[in-house]
Amino acid sequence: MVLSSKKTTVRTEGEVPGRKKIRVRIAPSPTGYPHIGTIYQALFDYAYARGRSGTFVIRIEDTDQARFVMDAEDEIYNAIDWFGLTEDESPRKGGPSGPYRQSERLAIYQKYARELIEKGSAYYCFCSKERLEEVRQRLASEKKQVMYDKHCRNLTDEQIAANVASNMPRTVRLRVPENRQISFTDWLRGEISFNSNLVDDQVLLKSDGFPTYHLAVVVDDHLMEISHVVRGEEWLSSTPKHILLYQAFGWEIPSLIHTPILRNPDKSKLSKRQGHTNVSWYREAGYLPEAILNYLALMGWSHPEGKEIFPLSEFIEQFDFKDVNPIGPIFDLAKLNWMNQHYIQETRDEELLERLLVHFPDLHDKDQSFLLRLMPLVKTRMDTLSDFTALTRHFFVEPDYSVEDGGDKKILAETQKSLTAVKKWQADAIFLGLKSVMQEHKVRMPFFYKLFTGAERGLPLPQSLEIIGRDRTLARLDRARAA
RNA sequence: GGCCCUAUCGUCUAGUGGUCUAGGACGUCGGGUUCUCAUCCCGAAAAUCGUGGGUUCGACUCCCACUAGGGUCACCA
Repeated sequence: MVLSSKKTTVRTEGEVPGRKKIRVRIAPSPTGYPHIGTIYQALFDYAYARGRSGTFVIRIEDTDQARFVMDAEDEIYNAIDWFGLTEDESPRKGGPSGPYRQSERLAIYQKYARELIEKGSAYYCFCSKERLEEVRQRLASEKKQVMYDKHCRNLTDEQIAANVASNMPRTVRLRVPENRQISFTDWLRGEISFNSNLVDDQVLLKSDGFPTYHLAVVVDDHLMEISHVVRGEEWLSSTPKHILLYQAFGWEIPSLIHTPILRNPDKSKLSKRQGHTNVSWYREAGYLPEAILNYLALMGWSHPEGKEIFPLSEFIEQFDFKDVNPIGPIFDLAKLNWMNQHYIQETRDEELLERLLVHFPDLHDKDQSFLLRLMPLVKTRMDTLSDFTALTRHFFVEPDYSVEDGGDKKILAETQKSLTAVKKWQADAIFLGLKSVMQEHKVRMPFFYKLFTGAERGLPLPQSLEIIGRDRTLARLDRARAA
């Protein structure tokens, strides 16, 4: 039977309320700074779990000693906390299914690897890396499928005993059955089926005693009672190996959900070269976490009422994996910018200032009530918090009058006179003062921008001058006239 | 290349056989409000629903093929 439509295949087990405890997880590898794609996964997991009294777990998959990065785990927590996608169980929080760091579970994997050997579902492999490389080269040059040649698949007990006795390094490989269809149901794509002859005898336990992803993920997801395995589409093709493992252990297969992967403008997997993959980039650029989450929520999913802007709480209420479509969406910074600007604009002045203080610690040195007065002016003009600097330069830095462009001294004198006459130093009155000069001398607003801020345009000038104050404003005029 | 997934405006998407001469959002362009720039409001252009076959009284919606794009082929995840 072919089930290509998501509509007919979705809603299988686990969808009936109360029937199965919802437990989801993200399983990042501490190999670098957290990836925006990890947050994308976390968002869906988190929303699904929170919307159904489920549990959201973070498991650290640190089984690759070579690629291990020291601070990476903390960076993951930083990112999670920044976005507010707080987990229920993790290495830092503990929980009933710990430890949650795979490097602390080595004995468990080794035990299950042994069980697999005993059952005949796996076997010891003594091939050297060099030999494996040769095999790969050979198959590649013959344009054949590059996979293990099963050299050690049928060693006799004596050969194995001898190799073990002589301390030969060994791995444990999955014994993939021949001539079988391996099928499973992906919630977003329906039934997917692979020919087992094309599935490699994957290494499950490395020669250093660490498991590979494939063993660890299956063992842990089962032991941690993960009900829905949610991961990126790039894992689809290794899922048959996992199915084989579940079957070999006699374990129930969890619901499998392979989410779309975020793409570059050229449709390849989102990468540093073309886009921005690190969470830290977005943070430093001054994006608001809730704006990013809102944007991410729209990747592959849409609000039932067509809403574009909605808070996380609403996403939690509405979200279901069955509504996610499997097309890999292109990450569009332009739309994120719009959304971020929208969120900034909707932020209360006090709150916005607080965010800016976090973003620009140096602002703590400035007068806070002064800064607060800037908020209404800047909030409709910032795509990101970083835009604050350029927007407000004229409040902090005196314009450079040394390069005078030959401005009309008469107009300057006129302006001086007009502004000095302003009784109450408020935007309206200041504007009237400027306006009279404009009418009389046929100059327009940009002239005054240049004069008072050094820029062609910017924040509303009368309001700016009000905040800058009468004295500083007139002082700038003096300097302009002297130049 | 093998295998697997996917296919509606430039981008994110709505669309579950007739309500679609395909709706919304971003972006783009034009206009209005206005003291510059934004915000806000209004409007426009923009998808022959990848192509070709079926099924059906009827297909964006179901089936097949093709094409294109993507993913994956490690003792990395």
